[in-house]
Amino acid sequence: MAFMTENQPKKPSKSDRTRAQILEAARLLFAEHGYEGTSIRDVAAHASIDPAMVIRYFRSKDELFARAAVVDLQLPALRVIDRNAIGETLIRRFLEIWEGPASGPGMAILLRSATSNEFAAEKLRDVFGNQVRPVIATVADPADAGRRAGLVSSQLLGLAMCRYLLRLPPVVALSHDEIIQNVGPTLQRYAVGEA
Amino acid sequence: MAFMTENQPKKPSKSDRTRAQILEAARLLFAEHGYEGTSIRDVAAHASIDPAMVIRYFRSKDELFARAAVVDLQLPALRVIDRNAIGETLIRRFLEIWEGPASGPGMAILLRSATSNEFAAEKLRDVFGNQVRPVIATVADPADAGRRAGLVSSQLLGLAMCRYLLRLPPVVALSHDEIIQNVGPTLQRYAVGEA
DNA sequence: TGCATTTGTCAACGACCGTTGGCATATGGC
DNA sequence: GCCATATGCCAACGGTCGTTGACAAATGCA
Repeated sequence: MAFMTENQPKKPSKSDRTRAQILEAARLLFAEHGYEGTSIRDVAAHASIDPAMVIRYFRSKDELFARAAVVDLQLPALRVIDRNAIGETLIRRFLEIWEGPASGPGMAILLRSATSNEFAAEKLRDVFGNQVRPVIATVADPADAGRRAGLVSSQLLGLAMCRYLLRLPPVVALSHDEIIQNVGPTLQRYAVGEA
Repeated sequence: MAFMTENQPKKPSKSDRTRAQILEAARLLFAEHGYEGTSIRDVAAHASIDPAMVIRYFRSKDELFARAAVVDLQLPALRVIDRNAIGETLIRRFLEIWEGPASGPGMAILLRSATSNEFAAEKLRDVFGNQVRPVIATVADPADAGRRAGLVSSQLLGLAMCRYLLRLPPVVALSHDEIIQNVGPTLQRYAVGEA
């Protein structure tokens, strides 16, 4: 084998663990306090390491944020499910993404900083264009899939804002069933409803 | 008259004008770049004045922000209108607030900073509790007026995020009529719909 | 005109920030 | 055990920030 310098899937070399610790601390803090509200010194303290190491492993704060702010919504294929259950399917996946154990804080990181950080805003628009819109386009006229996906996103981002970032008490108090029953029909109409 | 030290409603004394200039510059910048993204030096430059004056007129950056972030939604009295037009009335008022000439950038200031500034977040929750919720409570069972107002807010804050802050292209492209026709029914159901 | 008050400028402070380079220590192959 | 390398700490840099106090100019009343 003449190529050993790239893609070594084994080797949990000491540094990989610190690298992961830094990234985990960064994701936690970025999700909770946003880009400007999180300093490299904060991240370093949370990872029990020197601030200089954060720069050594990730070249800059911007690059660290870019690594932390990766989002893969893994939206279900809507075409294969009952057409009347599209809204419910979307809102159920939304709750998994935000409250499920598997999904990371990626969306929280982006949403927390998108209002004051242009990179985060652009990344969030990318998520919309590359992950939400295409899925809606499989079940709606592609000509207005953008419009429909935009409406869906407005409801879902607003719900996330109120429930997870702003923590508006009545919205926090909603049960999963209440959310599904109330928001599901909205998404259904936005995604595949008349007009 | 023995009391002259308080409440002089006349007198547009030179200082009142600079004070207003500073506040206007602050509102503009806070609305566009958020609390952390706006420095006192930026505000001073926009008002063509020395940074020290900003502190002299408003005692601190926090106090300046508090003065800039006043919001009065002036929501219409829903009880006196056609019960079937409540959703449409709400979304029309929403568009006036965000795009009308009279309303200031108050909501943009709050929403822009609410994700990373606890004071702005609390202020936004206050707007919900003192302005949105009471209006919904006049047309819905007061027992779940909070829930209904929360759902309404989730849709409206989400729409504002996507259209005015994040500037998601398909949402920016929506005409007023499209917004009214699509979001109006959602608000109608959230505010006074079944269940 | 003289003078007290207002209105404004300027320089600097301490704090925190991202980032850098030098130096100590630990690790792992020979 | 030797030594190159990886890993980590420390001190400091240049910069921006909110804020302060001293001082200058303008204003307005006597």
